Amino acid sequence: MQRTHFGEMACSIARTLDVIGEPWSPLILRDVYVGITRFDQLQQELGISRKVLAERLKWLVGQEVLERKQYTDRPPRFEYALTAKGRELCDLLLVMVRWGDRFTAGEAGPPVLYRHHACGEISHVELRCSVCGERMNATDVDVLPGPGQRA
Amino acid sequence: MQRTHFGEMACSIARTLDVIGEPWSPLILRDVYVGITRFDQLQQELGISRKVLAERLKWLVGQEVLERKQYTDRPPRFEYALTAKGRELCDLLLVMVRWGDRFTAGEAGPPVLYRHHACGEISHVELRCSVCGERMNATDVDVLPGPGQRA
DNA sequence: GCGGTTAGTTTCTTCAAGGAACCATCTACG
DNA sequence: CGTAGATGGTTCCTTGAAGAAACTAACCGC
Repeated sequence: MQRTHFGEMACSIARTLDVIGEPWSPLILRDVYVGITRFDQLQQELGISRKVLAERLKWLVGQEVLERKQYTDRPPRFEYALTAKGRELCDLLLVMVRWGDRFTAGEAGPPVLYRHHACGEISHVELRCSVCGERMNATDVDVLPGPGQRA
Repeated sequence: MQRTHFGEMACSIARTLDVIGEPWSPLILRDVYVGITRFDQLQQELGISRKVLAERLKWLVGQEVLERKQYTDRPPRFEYALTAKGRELCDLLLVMVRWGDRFTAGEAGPPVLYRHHACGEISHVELRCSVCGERMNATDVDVLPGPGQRA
């Protein structure tokens, strides 16, 4: 059977998952984000099937999360880059890092560190309220119907 | 072929995806988070195959993201609840909401609104640095090797 | 003309997703 | 005691996707 699509659900989580919810996609964004932008590089680094990689890249370009750029004319060669839309999706990766460091790193500690440009420190993201600036985690919110409820 | 597992990669993003990266799993967490905790409720609300739902629930319980709780003795009946580990994973959903509201809501607007307990306002999450408290998005960080690099 | 580089495409096999039916356990009721 | 209902899965079958490996195409250098 064909896999269920989430794009028609009246839920931003489902719609986001419709774009990025296939397991390889976040890892592709991660690699492009750190500068691994060419097909064979991605294939090697991820250990992914060439067929699946090609399919995922095509999907992500179609969703305007990545763009396919020609970097030489002769011969014509292509690499992939994040769009603005795609860069914002990478915020998701930072939250995954926080959770992953806390729950999956074990005694070895985190495999990758992140240094914040502004303060120069090794840091993590915290979720804060866009209105008052206080901590805002999943346990700190009430859920209400919005204007886009009926889709 | 069997799907590739990400749990052995020296990357917190990959390891997190190993736990929660299957497309239905975040939606299951979402539903349990808002109080849809029983099997048939979940199956109805999600429109998921009973077989796949049973498999996912078993996986998420095994990963200690959900727990299976008996709510009546006779007959013995079970519901699912978030663990502390699972609640923290729901932060991921808030970031998906933010991205989804911005890029997938269209003219109808966001389907669901979130009110922050602390300030009582309809709000979104912002990613901020755990050290200095300033904005910390994916474009604001440098990536460095950590102690858990070699896994 | 051949080998190398790069970016896919095609073929084949195996396994997972999904739908539908079925099963198990317990209770209430006539 | 038999039947129906509620709840939480399990089993069976079909179809499509994931993955491995080989192949293709376009261009360049020698």
